[in-house]
Amino acid sequence: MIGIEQRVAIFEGQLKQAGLRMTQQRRLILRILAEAHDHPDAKGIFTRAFEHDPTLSLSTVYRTMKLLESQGAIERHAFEDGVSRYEHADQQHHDHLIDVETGQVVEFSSPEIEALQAKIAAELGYEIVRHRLELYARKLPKAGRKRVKKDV
Amino acid sequence: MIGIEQRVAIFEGQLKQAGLRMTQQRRLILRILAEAHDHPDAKGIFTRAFEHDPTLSLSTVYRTMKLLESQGAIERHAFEDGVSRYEHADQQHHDHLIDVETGQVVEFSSPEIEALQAKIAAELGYEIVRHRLELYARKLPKAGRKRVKKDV
DNA sequence: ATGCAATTGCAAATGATTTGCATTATTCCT
DNA sequence: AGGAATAATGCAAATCATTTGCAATTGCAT
Ligand SMILES: [Mn+2]
Ligand SMILES: [Mn+2]
Ligand SMILES: [Zn+2]
Ligand SMILES: [Zn+2]
Repeated sequence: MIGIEQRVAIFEGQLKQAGLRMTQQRRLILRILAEAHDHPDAKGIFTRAFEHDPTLSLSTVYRTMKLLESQGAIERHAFEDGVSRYEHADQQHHDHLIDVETGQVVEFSSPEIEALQAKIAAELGYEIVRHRLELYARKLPKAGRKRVKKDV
Repeated sequence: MIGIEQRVAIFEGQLKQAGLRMTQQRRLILRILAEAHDHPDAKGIFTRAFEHDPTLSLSTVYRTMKLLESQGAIERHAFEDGVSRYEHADQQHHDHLIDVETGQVVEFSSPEIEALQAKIAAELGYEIVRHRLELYARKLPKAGRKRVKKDV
């Protein structure tokens, strides 16, 4: 995981090569994403960024997300509710488990599952380009965990 | 896989128990879905049904899909493009591979993957409620397949 | 056949995302 | 530093799939 400053610098380089410009808004949004440890949606990113720059618009957030995605700087996920959520792309590939009660997103990665997916695709005569694996799950009662009150 | 008439009868019974009514539109849409061998979206279902009943409205399709889903008669999927696609629920659980070139949807099922998912969830302290597994893939050149013309 | 509640069709509302356009900001070049 | 060229922004309006309010219709139990 590289630092935020480096991330900004790298992105600025990519922009320059594409004839695009590094703006205050892009810098800010990129920073917000680099600092985020969750999977915020556009509005969430906007809200956080807005505190640093109250002139920022939601349109710019959307446009920037698209740009960042096209540059491979972030990843976009659409979980069950349909809204796009984002995360920076500087981590190894992983999939997500979503707690259906709390909405909490837990990341995991399984080489076995990845291999199995490739095998299945191959058997069907395909090669995987990308995939989506989401587990919607409920917390398991931990053995020895304090009992929940019944019979009030 | 049971017959269409039976499907309609079963659904009518479920409706009666819920104090709901079997209407011409619901009968028609259910039939369309039972005959469908793909994963049509609301507009697609509407188009097919409209040929049998030009007074049908898209709203009714949406309302009916929601009802059918709540009764467990159909399943809803939202692939990458975001629109909801439906299929009847009288088949065994399966996941989908989407051909990124053609959009074709191929069904598959893998007990190994299902087991692996459950194991992963368990290790994280969760029990899976439902999941989503989609492979976006490209057709593999078949060994011995007729060569594509090059150098025209 | 009658009556009431469920359902429908239509149009308008929603909510997330995109887009047109006039204005502003970056870059590049003297 | 100053200016031109044009990319990017903010805002409002447009999209697009889906939902919803409401008045008119229909299904179904009596
Ligand atoms: Mn993640
Ligand atoms: Mn299917
Ligand atoms: Zn994966
Ligand atoms: Zn599965």
